[in-house]
Amino acid sequence: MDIREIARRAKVSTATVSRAINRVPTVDPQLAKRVWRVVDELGYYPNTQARALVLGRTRIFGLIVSEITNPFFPEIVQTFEDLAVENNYEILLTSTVHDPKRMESSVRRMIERRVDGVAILTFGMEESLIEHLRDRKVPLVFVDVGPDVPGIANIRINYISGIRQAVQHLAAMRHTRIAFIAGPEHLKSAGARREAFETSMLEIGLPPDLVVIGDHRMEGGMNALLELNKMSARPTAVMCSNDMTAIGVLREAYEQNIKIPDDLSVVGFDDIHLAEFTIPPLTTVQMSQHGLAEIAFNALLNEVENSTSPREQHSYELVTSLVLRKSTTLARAVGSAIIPEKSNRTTRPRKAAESSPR
Amino acid sequence: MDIREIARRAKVSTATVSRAINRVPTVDPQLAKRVWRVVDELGYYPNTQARALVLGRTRIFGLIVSEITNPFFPEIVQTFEDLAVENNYEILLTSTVHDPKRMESSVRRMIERRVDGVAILTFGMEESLIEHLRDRKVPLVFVDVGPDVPGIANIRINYISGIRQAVQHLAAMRHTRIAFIAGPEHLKSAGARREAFETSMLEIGLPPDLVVIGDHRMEGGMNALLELNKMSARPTAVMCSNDMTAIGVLREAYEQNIKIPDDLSVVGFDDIHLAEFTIPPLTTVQMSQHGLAEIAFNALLNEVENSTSPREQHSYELVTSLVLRKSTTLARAVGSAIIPEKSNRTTRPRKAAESSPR
DNA sequence: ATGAAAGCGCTAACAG
DNA sequence: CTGTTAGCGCTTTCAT
Repeated sequence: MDIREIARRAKVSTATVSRAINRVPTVDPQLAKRVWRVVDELGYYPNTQARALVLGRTRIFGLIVSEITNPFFPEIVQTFEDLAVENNYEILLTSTVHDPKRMESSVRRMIERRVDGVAILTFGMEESLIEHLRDRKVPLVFVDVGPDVPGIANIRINYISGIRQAVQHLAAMRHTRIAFIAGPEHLKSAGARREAFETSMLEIGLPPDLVVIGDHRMEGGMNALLELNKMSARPTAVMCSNDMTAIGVLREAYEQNIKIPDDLSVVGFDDIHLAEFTIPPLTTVQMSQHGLAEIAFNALLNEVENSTSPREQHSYELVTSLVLRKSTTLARAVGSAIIPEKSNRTTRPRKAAESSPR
Repeated sequence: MDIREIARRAKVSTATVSRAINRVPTVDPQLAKRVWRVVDELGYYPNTQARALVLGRTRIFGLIVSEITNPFFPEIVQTFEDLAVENNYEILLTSTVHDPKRMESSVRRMIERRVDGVAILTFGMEESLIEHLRDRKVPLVFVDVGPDVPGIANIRINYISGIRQAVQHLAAMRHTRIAFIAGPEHLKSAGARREAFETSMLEIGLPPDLVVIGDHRMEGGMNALLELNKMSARPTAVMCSNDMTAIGVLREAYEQNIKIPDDLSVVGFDDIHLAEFTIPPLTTVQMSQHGLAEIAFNALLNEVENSTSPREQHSYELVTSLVLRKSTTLARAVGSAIIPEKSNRTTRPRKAAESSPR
């Protein structure tokens, strides 16, 4: 069943069918109605490939993510998909799984299918591949790309806004030995988080010297806590470069019978869905996945629909901010009674025995 | 840049270019090499839309899921995508978010883009919409659809295999009051799980009478535990219709200071990624998402590539099985010393006070 | 306002 | 073995 069949049955030309379907206003309402009746009767849907071929636009956006199973991404994909439906776009989703081969195939698939734009929401990407897309003048939107390349929309993450809040929240709770579990050293985004932590600490006159390296996975957080425990002056609070790291800390703390938050306050970063479900619920810096996806999609849409002044430099910003849950509390009183015992509210009454040295 | 441009530069016809690119063996190696050189030089990629138009096959598979943010689905999507890359297919991913409107648009999008097949891996779908796909003779693969309709591949989940293991595991640990937190009543898959539980209990002479209804979300699990606590004969173990429910139980137990597994053994269902990260790690019945996606993809591929005897009835099965983690343990000794106190190993030594009635 | 016809980029039948 | 050409289903001039 094709447009000709509809034309035949409605006793009009294919041109009229096309016009009717695309709601061209000049077509006679009578004819339009006749066409639509047939269309509905037969359940006809135009062939998108054919349409794309002649229009030169596919109404497909590429979305490249690191890996769908990373809890950071599902909400991004969902939001992107919601917006796609709304705007009659399709998504070509690929994940790089941190594999250069897959990155390459991702880009190749985008080009083969002639996507109208690509959002690269991955943390870490072979720069050379991006050239292929740029060469073909495919509108691109990036997150956190360092250099400001013209013709590419850029989403800058404001890391410090949320991280500063977290540091000050902790400081206000009398924490002074605040540690940081960093992410993989090669990741730009991880570096930016660490820098934001250091800056925030220095701003309030605290030395940012308790830093250990994690890997943005649970295991890294578990190991990091072990390291932190070996220190002579153990931290009373720890900030993590992402939520999975914090979850690792929670898990290892459980194994070691360290009470969170009473013995150690922990703060995550990202605010993935899971953060709400941990025990205790994780206080974390939110980097809205919904917001990120929304900005990315609209940037692309804007680039394509209002192909305004070509190669204009667009830049967007996503702020981060602290969300308080239950994994942070007041620092334990150091020495004598700077903080009265009773102000340190916990669910169970403290037993005397717990105060004695072990 | 198109096939003609390549043809011109390689001084051959477009037909030869096409043949070379598609590795038709009869083409002269000399010419083929000449073509490939130009192709590589210019970075030419064939236009997939044009190809699809003439071939009548798009090499796109539709994948309909309930919601990407549901922890059950990311791994399915990832596996599907891995297989797609391997086989040069693309995925058109849509999520219904339990919204009839979205289900409809999902199906419409599949048809418009002329997908070669659709995997419907959603739990709950408007039957009428499926007709649209069937009418167009799109190969379909389903999970858990009740009636055996011809021309549709079917993945049957073997619920009882894993659930029986779980029940017997619990019974072997001396549990006799085993509760079940069911899923939403309208979900076929939830009903099947509940039935499997009841069957498994009856098999070993235990009454499956401690059943409360959940909603397959964390909140449902939390409420269910509250209800269970109100019972006169409280269960010592609880099985959940899915992992999110179990996570809700864990969370509520933490609030109520009920120790898992010492006070209550908990078993989940699904084995989502998250189950490994809970505190304590969740013992659960695995329903391999990887396996499910793999079966679904191959079923589709098989249907399309070896379009064998048309409308043959294919059926596949996915077994479930118990994976032991840390959320289950021996039932507390009832009354006197059936089980000697020391055999009930816990991390901390039991304090005498805890044995006295409260 | 409507229709005839060209053409989007590719593949496959057919001829040579 | 290679080239010429029709046509996949649609949109859009260009006439009428």
